[in-house]
Amino acid sequence: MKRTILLYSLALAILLFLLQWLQFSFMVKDLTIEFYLGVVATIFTAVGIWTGLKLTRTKTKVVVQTEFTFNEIELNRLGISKRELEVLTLMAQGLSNQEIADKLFVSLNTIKTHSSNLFLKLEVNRRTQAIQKAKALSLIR
Amino acid sequence: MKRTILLYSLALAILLFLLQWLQFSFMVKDLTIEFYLGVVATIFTAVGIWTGLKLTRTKTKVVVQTEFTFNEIELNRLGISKRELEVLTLMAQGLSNQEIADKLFVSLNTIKTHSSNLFLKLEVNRRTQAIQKAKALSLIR
DNA sequence: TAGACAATCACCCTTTCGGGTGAAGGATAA
DNA sequence: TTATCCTTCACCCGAAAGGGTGATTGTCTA
Repeated sequence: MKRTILLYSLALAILLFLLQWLQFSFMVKDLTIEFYLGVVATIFTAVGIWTGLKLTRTKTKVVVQTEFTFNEIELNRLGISKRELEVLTLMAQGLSNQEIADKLFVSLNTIKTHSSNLFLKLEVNRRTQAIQKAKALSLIR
Repeated sequence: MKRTILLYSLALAILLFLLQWLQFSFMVKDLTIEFYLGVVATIFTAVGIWTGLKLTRTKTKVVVQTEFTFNEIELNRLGISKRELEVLTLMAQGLSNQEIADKLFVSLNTIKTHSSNLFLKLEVNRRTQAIQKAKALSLIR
């Protein structure tokens, strides 16, 4: 943005200087003020269009990429702990409770407790629903 | 687009007329050409920026929508039938086998058969993995 | 018409999940 | 220091899911 303003200022300065020079050079000839105005109008319109396009170009780029913004507010609202989120993430990767237990170096019963608490907090009955809801709430990718 | 050009032409005509009038009105006063140029430059830059923004506005809208292209090639490659895809879709919506059976007016055993075949074709062991893979392959939304 | 395939259902058995209850240790806040 | 929450684990029980085999019906095609 700052660069755009700088470039624009520079372009304006150069153009004013150029026109000043033109004014002296072609004084003898019968060029009307309308001609100057036309030239200035055309050039500055072009610059304006370019600026307008430049301004939106960045916006478009941002929209294109699939962005994932972790919804920490919702996480806190539901009261889901760090460990529970870990379990939820692995669950969404298609792992069984036993596999999650092995990966986190805890017992199967522990994972069962975590998942039960998760289902209560997410207000669901099945892991498939939990995954669905967690994704809808942007708790997981 | 045609309307934009028309509006632009009209604005230009009006401005030229306005400046012509200004030129006669303030002839007595010591307004330099630079002043006129400055006014013209500012106005036409604004018009240019507006035009530029207008041009990209529609483009941005198109990009925003998340597109889903159903991968029929992959579906045929894996040999997944219509009915199996139905079951897969409902599965991804978090429904249990019993719920799917009720929704499709068939028995629980039928859904079990379909899901077993699905797991074989998708080369997975669990429904969570099946959903994951089906989404990755764009078989379901 | 025989063969292939989709769709349906049944029965068996094992594993996994989910719900409920209880409890212990550790960290943190009132 | 007491209370609260997180994390861990155990046990029980019923429901759901998964794996295997077999069978029937209908449709479509070589």
